[in-house]
Amino acid sequence: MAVEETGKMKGIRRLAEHLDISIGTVSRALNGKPDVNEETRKRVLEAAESLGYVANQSGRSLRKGSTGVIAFMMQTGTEITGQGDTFFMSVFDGVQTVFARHKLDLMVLLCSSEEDPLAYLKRVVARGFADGIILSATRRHDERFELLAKHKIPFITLGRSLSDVGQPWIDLDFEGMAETAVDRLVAHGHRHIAVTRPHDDMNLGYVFVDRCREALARHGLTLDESHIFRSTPNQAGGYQIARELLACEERPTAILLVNESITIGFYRGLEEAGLRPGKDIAVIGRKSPHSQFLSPSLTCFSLSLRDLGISLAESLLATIPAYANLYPHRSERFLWPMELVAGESDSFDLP
Amino acid sequence: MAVEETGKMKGIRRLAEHLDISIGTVSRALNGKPDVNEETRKRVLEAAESLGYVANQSGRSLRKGSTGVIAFMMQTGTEITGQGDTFFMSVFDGVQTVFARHKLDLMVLLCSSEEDPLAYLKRVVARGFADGIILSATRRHDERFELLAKHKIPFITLGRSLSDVGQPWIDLDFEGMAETAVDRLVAHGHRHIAVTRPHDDMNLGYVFVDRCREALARHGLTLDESHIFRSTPNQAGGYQIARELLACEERPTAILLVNESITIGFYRGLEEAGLRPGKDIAVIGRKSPHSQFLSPSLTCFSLSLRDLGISLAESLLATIPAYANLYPHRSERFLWPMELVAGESDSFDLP
DNA sequence: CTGGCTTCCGTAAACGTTTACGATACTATG
DNA sequence: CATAGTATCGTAAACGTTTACGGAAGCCAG
Repeated sequence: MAVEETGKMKGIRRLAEHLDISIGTVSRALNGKPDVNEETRKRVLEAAESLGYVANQSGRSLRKGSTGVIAFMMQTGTEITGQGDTFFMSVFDGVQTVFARHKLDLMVLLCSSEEDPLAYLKRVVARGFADGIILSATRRHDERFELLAKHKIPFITLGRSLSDVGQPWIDLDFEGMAETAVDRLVAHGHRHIAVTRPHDDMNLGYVFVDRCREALARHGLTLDESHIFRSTPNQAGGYQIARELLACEERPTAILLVNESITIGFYRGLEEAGLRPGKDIAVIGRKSPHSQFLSPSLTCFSLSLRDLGISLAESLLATIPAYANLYPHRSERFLWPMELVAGESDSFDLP
Repeated sequence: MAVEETGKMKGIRRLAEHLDISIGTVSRALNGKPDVNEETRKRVLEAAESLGYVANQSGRSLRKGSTGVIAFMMQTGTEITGQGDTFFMSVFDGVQTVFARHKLDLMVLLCSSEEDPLAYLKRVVARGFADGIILSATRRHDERFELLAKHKIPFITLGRSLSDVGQPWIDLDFEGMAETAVDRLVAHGHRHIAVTRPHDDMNLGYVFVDRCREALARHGLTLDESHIFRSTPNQAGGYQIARELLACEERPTAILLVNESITIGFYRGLEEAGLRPGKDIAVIGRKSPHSQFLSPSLTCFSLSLRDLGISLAESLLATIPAYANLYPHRSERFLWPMELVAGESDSFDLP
């Protein structure tokens, strides 16, 4: 065997030559395999560190069949999801703390607003980018579910869908939000409560509105169809909702804003008409980085996005054979609770 | 040669058998190489389409040495950059429209707030993930620049740095913002103008504050050191700035908010003291999804984030040999202009 | 008919890993 | 001392592509 040959080869081969041992042993040493002397393992690790060696991803995943990468697919153009500013960043942060434990890499895949999400995902799948996938912006009918199921790729979704194929999911507890909010508003004397609903094809719209209706019914109240407002999930949409609400013949005395990113537009719309949340109309929304700095501060539903990310990651890993045993007690699918944070925007009583 | 053998092999080999031609020809046909009959090329493409074949990424990039992936590195925890998700989402959208033309994939790499960005990037580089890298959240002194230069990996940065190694960059034109804003405020009679500055290690802070000072000097005015406010780039930081400003002995009559995500907190801080932007104090900031729905609407500097993304992508490709000839006229490094959008928050004159 | 193009295609060697398998030396056991 | 077992390591074959090379036709000019 060639000794001390300063060949300009790359990668593990070079490292092996430098140490004068075989590449097989080097590989085993680096990957923590058993068949290697502890002392040589130490030498290998030190040499790798000092030479800055890291296994080439392509070679490794070609051989192993897995990539060590988990993809989080989302859409650019937040117009769809209606989540604002830092929602996803916080979720990612949680996801990554879990992945870091297993030397997995999170990779965010952005499906451009111009591209068909299904076609995009097909490419991702076929190219074999990721060992697992987290899907967001799930639609009420979402073909991506079947695609991933067909290819037997482990995945989890942030959001439910009618296209459920038995994969795990986590969704925000909009049901709980609906009930808590309705009960609270009714307790304050409100009888005419309006709600918003997002994009027609988003599942949560149905869930949320239906549950609001049920909650109202328990109090002997009904949800007026003209009090269900729909808009684009952005500030402009919020503004529009405010104007529509003001134009109602029988104006509601309270409203539930289910999207994060419409609040400011809604506030503005109210103010232009001389109305003030918490005084002339009760407003309950979702917590966001600015909700407590609005004036008046927003009564809102809050959740730990970072913990949500952690759960998402752990539940996904629980479905991947190589990691499943580490997360045995992970429940497969559940509603993520939200907690009400009282602000000033609904703090008044009706007679 | 085996004909019609329905072997359960994977990938290109299976496709080749199905067509009864060699894998070499199949590969050439798919990759648009010249040495292949146009008719067989058509057959191959159709078969690939119908069988849903897409070349395996690992095999391909192992052989080619390139991955077809461009990475955009950012930090989770926007506490550093002060940009919200929507900022980057729009930029990504632009980046992707360019990459799509070349069948390149954008991949967003999130460096967790707990991890050292340099160490993270080292791993990315060594593993050979990407053919090129876009760096954001550049620091005043940023070791990542040297790392990428040493490994000869094409990259571009969104933001300047003292660690410049000759790579292309694009940065927002904070200089222009400073001058335009100062001139405008001075024209309205303001003599005591405050400014904010972001994280100490962010380059833009120095650039912005220095240029404000210069612009004021041209009008014979000085920037009071106690009127330079520093905070975390989030709403809480904006709130804090407002309180500090109100505590000034000689209170400034105008302020420039250089971060986009502190405005709401700042507004709130003012309001609690009974002050109103555009009436008691002039406020100029950065455009964000909600700036026009604030009350009073924010006079702000706006830019096309999508176009910024396009430029970023094209300028990066111009430095990658395989694409360089397609973008010959790309300027290497430039300041991205911002345009002033008049709102109500600075619309009053001082005597 | 010969020689040289051109056009098309098959062969096989890479790319950098991981890992099944076998080989060697040493230890323990009878 | 023979044998079985163990600890450690080297060898070589994959993984799925791309591509340099060469070969087999077909064509045309001489």
